[in-house]
Amino acid sequence: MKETNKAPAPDLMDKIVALSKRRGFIYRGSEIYGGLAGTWDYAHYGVALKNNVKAIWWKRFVTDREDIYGMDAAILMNQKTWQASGHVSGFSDPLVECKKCKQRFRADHVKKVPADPVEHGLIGKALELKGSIAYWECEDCGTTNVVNTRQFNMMFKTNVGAVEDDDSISYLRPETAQGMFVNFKNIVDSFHPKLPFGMAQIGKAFRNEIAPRDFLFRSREFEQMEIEYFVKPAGWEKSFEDFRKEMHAFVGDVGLDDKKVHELEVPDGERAHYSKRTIDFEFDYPFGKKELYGLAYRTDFDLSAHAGMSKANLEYYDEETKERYIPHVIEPSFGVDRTVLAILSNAYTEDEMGGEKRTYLKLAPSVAPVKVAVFPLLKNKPELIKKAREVYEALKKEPAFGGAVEFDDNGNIGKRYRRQDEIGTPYCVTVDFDTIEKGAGVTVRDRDSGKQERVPENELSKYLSKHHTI
RNA sequence: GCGAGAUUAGUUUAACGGUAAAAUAACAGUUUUCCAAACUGUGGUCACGGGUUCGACUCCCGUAUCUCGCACCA
Repeated sequence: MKETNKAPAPDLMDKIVALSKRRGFIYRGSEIYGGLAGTWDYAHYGVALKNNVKAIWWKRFVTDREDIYGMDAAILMNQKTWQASGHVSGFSDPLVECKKCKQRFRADHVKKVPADPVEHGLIGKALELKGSIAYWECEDCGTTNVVNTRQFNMMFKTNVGAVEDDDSISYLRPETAQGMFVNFKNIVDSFHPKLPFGMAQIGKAFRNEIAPRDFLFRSREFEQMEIEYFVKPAGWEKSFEDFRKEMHAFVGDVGLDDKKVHELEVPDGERAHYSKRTIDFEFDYPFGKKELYGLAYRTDFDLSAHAGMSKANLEYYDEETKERYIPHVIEPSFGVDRTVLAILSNAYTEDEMGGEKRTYLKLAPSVAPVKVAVFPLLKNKPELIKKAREVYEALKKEPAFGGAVEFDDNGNIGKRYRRQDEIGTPYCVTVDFDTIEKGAGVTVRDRDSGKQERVPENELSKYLSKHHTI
């Protein structure tokens, strides 16, 4: 996951953050206290957008299929979970810092050297450290330092129950995956699925990032959508390829431009040690090409680790071959917040309309927080308002729009169009004098082109639904 | 966590050791027969704590937070 592109438009991110706040999508966490780095609060429209993303995902990967079971596991898990997964040991890298040039290195990577404490002026420090006297040489400036590691643990630690001791330690989960692995046996016992089958979960995860950056991209609290798909050890490649295609299909579902999504085959040596193959799906964010989704073949690493730690029997009995074995797993992993960020940056558009600069979100109707807005042409004509409210209330009840319909009579018509443009509403419906005097129907205005079409009232719902996939 | 910078209205930005301001956005009203019009009115601001001073938004110190860079990202 290296940054390969420099930001093409350095201020685009700022504009997206500003719009998100101005229009009620996303605020900084704990803002009245000056904020809390790495946290973001979703407001009305942001929640709607995010919920749409999650609903579309759940539909494609759970309800539209027969072979994937839904899960919503607890965020707090028995600490042994994280010992088995390797997070307790692997998630914290001991670091050392050069006292002179302040460069930092992983403690297990630095070159250990013999040194005379007096000669290097380290005697006081060495005495403080008593038994653990070791030295290393900075590869940048050559300074000899005492090995003095600092622990960086990425997991948020907490205590479960009233007593704070080692046995009560737990962590806010740093990934959702383990909640599924530990329930593998339960799902097998409840549903008796045949391989291949999977489990899917949407939920929050927490990582104590040293430096959260880039709006929603790297935050300390975030949401994941993950699938663990269990397969026979032989022939995992087919499922891997199937999910690779499904992931691109999902990208289309939420209206992202697939041309901005690039597959990166993660080479040997850069993959996690348990993975035999990993593809990163990278997206062209305003700040560069960075990871959006991941697809990994994790072998039987996780289930085997849990079987070893828990002594549970996590083998699958294959009735065809009469064999018992631990299934292997394909893991498609999606970041919810990263999807929202990708959608916002993909959708943010500026153009000119009516000689004025216009900002709008070119959201796919499937993810738009408001599907349609209804206006009276003028707000000081009660008959227009009455009719517009009728049209609005009818649409509000239409299942096709899920209630994502707004009424607005504030300011003038142009102002209302611009407001809806900024939140990405695909269609605005206006009631004018011809509607009530001639029964000529309403006008439907398209967000992207600004073009209007007159549609009879009784065909309005059908006309709008035709353009929506929800 | 280190280094640098920043913090004045929802937003963008002024000014000043002595009553804090503009634009824009918001809200209400008038008006308006389709793209941020106009008019009238309204509300809203010096991050926090200490010090110097007759008096601090302004100067000094500290704290917090944010931003950028470094490092980190199983």
